[in-house]
Amino acid sequence: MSSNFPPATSSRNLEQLKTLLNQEGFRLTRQRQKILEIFRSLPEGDHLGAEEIYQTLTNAGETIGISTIYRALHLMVNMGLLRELDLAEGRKLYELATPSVHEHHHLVCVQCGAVQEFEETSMATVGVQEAERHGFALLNCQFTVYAVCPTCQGQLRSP
Amino acid sequence: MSSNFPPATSSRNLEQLKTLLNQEGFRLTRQRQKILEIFRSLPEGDHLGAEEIYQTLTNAGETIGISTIYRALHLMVNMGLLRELDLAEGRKLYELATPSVHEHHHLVCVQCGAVQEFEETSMATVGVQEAERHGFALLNCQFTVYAVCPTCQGQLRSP
DNA sequence: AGATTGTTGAAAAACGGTTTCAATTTGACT
DNA sequence: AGTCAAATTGAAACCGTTTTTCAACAATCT
Repeated sequence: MSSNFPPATSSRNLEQLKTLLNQEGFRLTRQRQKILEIFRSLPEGDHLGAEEIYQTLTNAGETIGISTIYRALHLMVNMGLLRELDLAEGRKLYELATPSVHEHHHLVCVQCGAVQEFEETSMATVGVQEAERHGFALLNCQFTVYAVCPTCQGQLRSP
Repeated sequence: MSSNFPPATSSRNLEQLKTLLNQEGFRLTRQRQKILEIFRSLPEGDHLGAEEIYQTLTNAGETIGISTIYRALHLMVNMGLLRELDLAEGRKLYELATPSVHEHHHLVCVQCGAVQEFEETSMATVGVQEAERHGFALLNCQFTVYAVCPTCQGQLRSP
């Protein structure tokens, strides 16, 4: 049965994904599909951790193991579909790697973990330059500003 | 016996450290002293993780627990003596916080973890700006470029 | 359909970091 | 120097995140 109204992840996108995976000897599975769907439905620049993806899928009635999620995330980072963010707080976050250069960066509250995105185009240039200068193959630049957010500024720090 | 050639951590430095700690109700202990000594003897811009500090001290015949090291690192970061770096790879690194603004950033190989430092003065300005714009109190900026180093570029990536 | 190879989920393990707690050390004050 | 309260320590237990192991399962190839 075929529909004229493609779902959020259109069958076109799906075929592309499948081809992409198969080219490298990987397979398109329901789990990988669902995980990527979540990222595609996210507001621009938003990011998730493994546990949040697990919760989202489980709540939606999917059965998936947490290890599958970790494996899929690594795979997609290696394939360039996702970008891994390291904003301290002891866990990794992931966001959709838009085709364009990475121009948005992060302002992180070290107390509560709140994250503010901001655009800044001047970083990419510096990243490209430095990578080249040392013979490195550039993957990704991240500019992270650690600070204390307005809400947390009132509170004391503990020793 | 007094010498005209003060050791790496001079007694002057030591007194300063003691005063600094005591001001905030903390105490100068042998362990904290030794940890800071390691950082002071490190080449400019070099960084270490907790486990490496533990190894260094243990090999030097000191007895110190790993938890003491973590506690001391946090304390020194809070006091502004050290800077905490988050260069992916799932653990935190620390470097001496030089009195000047933080103008050196990192190029990291995502395969082998090799780190290259580089100077770049334009970042700080952006960090200050963005923190201000969102009402955050700036602590620290980190620009990190993720890439593959020349050595690792030959090798395959695993799925 | 059958063979081959990639993928999965559950459970166990590894890992970095934190907390607990009794024993010890430090700094302040006689 | 001696006493005392408070800070600090190390060992062990613990925690949350991520990785590994392994037997069962599913996608692709012939």
